[in-house]
Formats: sequence, structure tokens, C-alpha cells
Amino acid sequence: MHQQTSAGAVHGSRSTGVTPPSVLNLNAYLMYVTGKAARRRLTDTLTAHGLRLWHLTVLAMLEEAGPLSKGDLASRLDMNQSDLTRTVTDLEAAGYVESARDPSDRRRIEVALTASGGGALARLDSEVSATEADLLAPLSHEERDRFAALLRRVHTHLERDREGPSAR
Amino acid sequence: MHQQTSAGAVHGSRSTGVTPPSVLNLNAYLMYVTGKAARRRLTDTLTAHGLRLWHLTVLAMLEEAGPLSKGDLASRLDMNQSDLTRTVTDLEAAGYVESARDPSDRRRIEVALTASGGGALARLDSEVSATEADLLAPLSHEERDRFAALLRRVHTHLERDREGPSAR
DNA sequence: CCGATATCAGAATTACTGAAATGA
DNA sequence: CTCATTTCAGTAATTCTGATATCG
Repeated sequence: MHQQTSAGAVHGSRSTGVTPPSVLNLNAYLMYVTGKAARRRLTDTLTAHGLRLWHLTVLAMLEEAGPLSKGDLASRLDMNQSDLTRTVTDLEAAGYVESARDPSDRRRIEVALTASGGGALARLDSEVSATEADLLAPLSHEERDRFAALLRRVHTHLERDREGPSAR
Repeated sequence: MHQQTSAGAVHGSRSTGVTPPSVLNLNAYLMYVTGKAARRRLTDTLTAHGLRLWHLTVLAMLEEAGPLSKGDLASRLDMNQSDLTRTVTDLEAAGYVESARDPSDRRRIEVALTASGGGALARLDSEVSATEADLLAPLSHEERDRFAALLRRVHTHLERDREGPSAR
């Protein structure tokens, strides 16, 4: 018999360290659903500019890290090689990035942000920031920082053993 | 060597520098990618049992909150009505849930966990917990609690104004 | 008739797989 | 020849939209 004692009210779960089977204590679920909501919002913001989420992240990554090969881009952004190829093709058609073969290793194709791409990023900045702020609206400034820091650590962790989650 | 600090160039210093343009500071992106990774792991765990993510979350939600109508289930889990219908159909075929019309409002269909569904949940518990622990492996116990608490607040927030995100 | 709930079919988007082409 | 990088074509999974039926 499964009694629905389940800690009383639905949202009343104070974090006491226990891990009942509640959905709202399923971190994987929470991460997934909030991530989906985040994507939805950001995508809504971007479609007005004819872009998708991956377009923005590729542009931002290039601005952040400088020119990168396509393989590195895909790896750093946790996306498929084939999907990255298509994304870069789009961005190139829009004039936002340029790609050129690496002279020292002609297999690699280095992708770089153009001035136009940087301008597009700049124009997006305020809207994206607004969306970001809206996402984390209930959190104080300090809490947002803490949240982002924790998120980054989890992200790095998941990024790291994407290749072999079980082995060590 | 590429310059590590490309920040000054394009739009980082444009505004007051409050929002650095790094992708890794794009919370929406981080939430999305880590959520995707979380889903991937949990799905891997579940497929061995012939279930998908939504199957688990519906079962967990029913155990947590007791019988719910299909509309409430969809709303609480941030999923489509139509997808919920399919999910419940699957679960019903497996004998994990039962549904019956609400006598007081015959439009509503109340879905309830069966003993078999509760048993399935119980059997999944250890594996799901292991996956959960693995997801947040780099975080200390205390940090996991903090992270989960923040995540819950963000989730509640996003859940709340899913209807009207433009406000504020 | 109107509004709410649920069901169904299918489109749109996103994620993934496998094989081929090119170069080190 | 083997391995790494990219490209391409197609499949699978997920999310979303719109139309329809039923009930209050």
C-alpha cells in the first residue's frame, strides 16, 4: 500500500536532506523542466531576430573564446557535430561568422566572429539579458550568483564525463 | 595563442559590464544544456525498464499528490495535454495507473496510481537515486540542498507565469 | 451558444546515427 | 593504411498546434 503521506502539501517540502520519491525532489526532472522553460523563453526572444538558440550560443562562444574549430565548438557546446555544421552554415550565410581552414592542419576549419556577428550579438544583448533576468526573477542578486556558480560546476561535471559516465 | 580576453572588444564594455557576454554566463544556456544532460541520463536509466521520462514523472506526481485530473497533471508537470494523454494511455496499459471520470464533473478524468504502479516506482527508486547522485556528484550534500532549493524556486516561478511571461 | 476538459492526427523542432570525403 | 575532422543524409525522439468530441 502506497500511502500518500508524502510530506503533506505539495510544495511544502523544506530541504531537510531527505530524498523521498517526490517529483519535486527529482533534481533531474527539475533541471530538465526548467531548462526546457529557459530554452522556450530564449527561443521566443531569438526567433524575432530569425535566430535559434544554437545560433546565439555559437556566436557567444566565439566572442568569448575567440576563433575555434568546428569540432571544438561542438564539443564545448555539447552539441552534435552535424548540427553544428548546419548552424555554422546558417551563420555564415547571414555574414555573422567566417570560416577558414587552419593552415597548420588543413583538416580543421576555424570559425571566427565577424564584425557583423559581433554587432548582432550586441543588438541581442539587452533582450537576452532581460530574458535572463526574467528567468531568475525570484532570486536575489546574490542568489543568482550562487545558482549560476553551482550550475556551472554541474555543467562542467556533466561535460567532463559525457564520454564515460559509468567508468572511472 | 588566441587572446583570452576578447571581452573588451565587441560588446562587453558597451554597457556597464553588468552582464558579461560569456556563454557560460548565459544562465538560460546553462540551464538548458544541463537539463538536457539530466534528461539523457535519466532516460538511459529508465529505458532499461521500458519507460520514458514522462512516465516516471507522472507516476511520481501521482504518488506525491494523490489522484489528479489529466489537466492538472499536464499543468503541474509542464507538459502538453496531448502528450499527457498518450503517457497516461501507456501507463494504463502497463497497469500502473487507473483513470475514472469524476462523478461531480464528468468532463474531468481522475488518474490514480495503482499498487502495481507504486511497486514499479519503488523498484525504480534506487536506480533513480543513483542517477540523481551522479548528476550532482561534484556538489557537497549541503550544496545539493541549496541547489535544489534554488532550482525549485525558479521552477515554481516559471511554472507560475507560463501563461503570461511578458509581464514585468 | 459558450467555456472547459480530453482525445486525436500530424507538423515542427530538436537530438542523434552512420557513412562518405578529405587531409595528417 | 590508420586516425582525425568535417559534411551529408536520414532516423528517432520530443514538443507543439489545430481540429474534434463531450460535458457543464
